[in-house]
Amino acid sequence: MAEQKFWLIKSEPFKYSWDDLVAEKEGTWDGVRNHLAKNNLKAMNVGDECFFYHSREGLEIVGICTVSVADILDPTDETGKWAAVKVKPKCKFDNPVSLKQIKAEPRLQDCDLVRLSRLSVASIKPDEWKWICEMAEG
DNA sequence: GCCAACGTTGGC
DNA sequence: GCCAACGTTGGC
Repeated sequence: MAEQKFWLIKSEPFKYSWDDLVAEKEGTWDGVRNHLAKNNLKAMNVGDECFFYHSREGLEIVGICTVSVADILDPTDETGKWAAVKVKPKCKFDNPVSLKQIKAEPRLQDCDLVRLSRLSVASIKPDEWKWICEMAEG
């Protein structure tokens, strides 16, 4: 088993929300059309944990999901060039962590979510993961 | 709805 | 291979 890594995946809630994922039990996280995001996707392993972030609406991390299937082909992509993963919901945050809170936290100024706001799959350092989890617990 | 940031495309 | 134009994303 490879070392566990941490990620943040973004989804627009009106397109595919946390509740949709919970309802389905397992969701395919596809539609990535960005090379850096694709590289991150391909670096995911089964068992890695991901923050689930609502973009455009909500603007907060709403919960944690676990990678259940790694490195599959994006079913929405005809060219076969793009990657996807499957994820399962793990837990929902009691207190969702908003982008505002993250930007207000000096230790998180350096994270991919702040620096590369348009990246839909960002990697999270273990420290950053821990801090955000602490914020979610209130 | 606006605008900034970024990626992609296409002309040269 | 460079760079301007354009499209898309996402925060505000």
